[in-house]
Amino acid sequence: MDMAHERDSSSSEEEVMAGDLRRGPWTVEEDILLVNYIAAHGEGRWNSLARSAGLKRTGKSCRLRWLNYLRPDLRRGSITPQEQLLILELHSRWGNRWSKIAQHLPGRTDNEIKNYWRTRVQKHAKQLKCDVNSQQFKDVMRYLWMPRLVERIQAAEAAQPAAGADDTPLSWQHDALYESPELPLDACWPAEYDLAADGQLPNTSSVPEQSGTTTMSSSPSTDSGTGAQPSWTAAVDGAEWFTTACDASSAAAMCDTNQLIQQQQEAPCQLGEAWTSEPLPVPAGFPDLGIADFEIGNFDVDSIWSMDDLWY
DNA sequence: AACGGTGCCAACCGCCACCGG
DNA sequence: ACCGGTGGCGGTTGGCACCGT
Repeated sequence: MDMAHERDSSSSEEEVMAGDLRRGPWTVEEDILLVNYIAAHGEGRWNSLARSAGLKRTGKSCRLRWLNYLRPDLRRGSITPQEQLLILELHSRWGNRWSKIAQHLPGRTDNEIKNYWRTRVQKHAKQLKCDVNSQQFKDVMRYLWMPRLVERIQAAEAAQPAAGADDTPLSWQHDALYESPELPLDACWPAEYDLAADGQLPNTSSVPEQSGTTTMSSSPSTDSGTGAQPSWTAAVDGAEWFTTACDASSAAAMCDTNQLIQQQQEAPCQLGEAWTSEPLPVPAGFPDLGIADFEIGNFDVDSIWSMDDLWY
């Protein structure tokens, strides 16, 4: 056991044992304390922040709560098909580097992406009876799943052309979002988190409460994106960027796996660069996606890879 | 209506890297 | 160079909500 481990467990355990620290779900009052303190003093120095804010939480817990839930620029709601595609693409590139992947999905946390991967993607690997990290599964993702996602995105786009959509690739829109000046905080936070004009805590007695835990602990992400999703995220919902940000020739070139890996490891991320409206040509040497590879008998691609259960 | 199974997600845990004294 | 503090990351888990029977 290393020193860091000993420090972590001993220090936090002592404090918890002494009854000084709270654990478990955050209350609305705690959230407000944290939000107010960060609004006034900024992030960082989480341990001292926790003490100064009057929170009986570890610094780690405060940091996690802020980053994964309270941050004003968080994007709430379900993972969109575009985001799904991007996650698949980036995961094929970087593996379980969730924080790195999350950097390219503005408003999404590494935790959220990790949860998505575990619950959705790994489920399908399990159905296919292959390891999620196996080359077979990666190939199926690349040559079946991802092109189908693109098809779905484009079909949705065709059925519902975005009014006033511009030609800006989403990657640029993302960058613009990232670099946009202060997003209106109240566009993202639930009303009960609004800071009082005088900086005082709002009257939390009016906040509906569930078993002493914050009322929004599950609803924002389980309400299928309705209501809580701030209006500013609408700009990233278009599908057009996938087709405008890439071209068929580069996609074909990408099919050389070795070349792809080499390119991608060096190249900065260009969202959706490898995917086009054209079905990807199966590269030479790519194994027949036959049933035998996955040992699942009658391999019904359409049913196994139906996007319906992955969609929302 | 009750119950069990399943999925989802917030929160925690364990470990590591970095930094400043 | 060493050590302690801190932040960050990936993995894991507990509990709630939902759904089917």
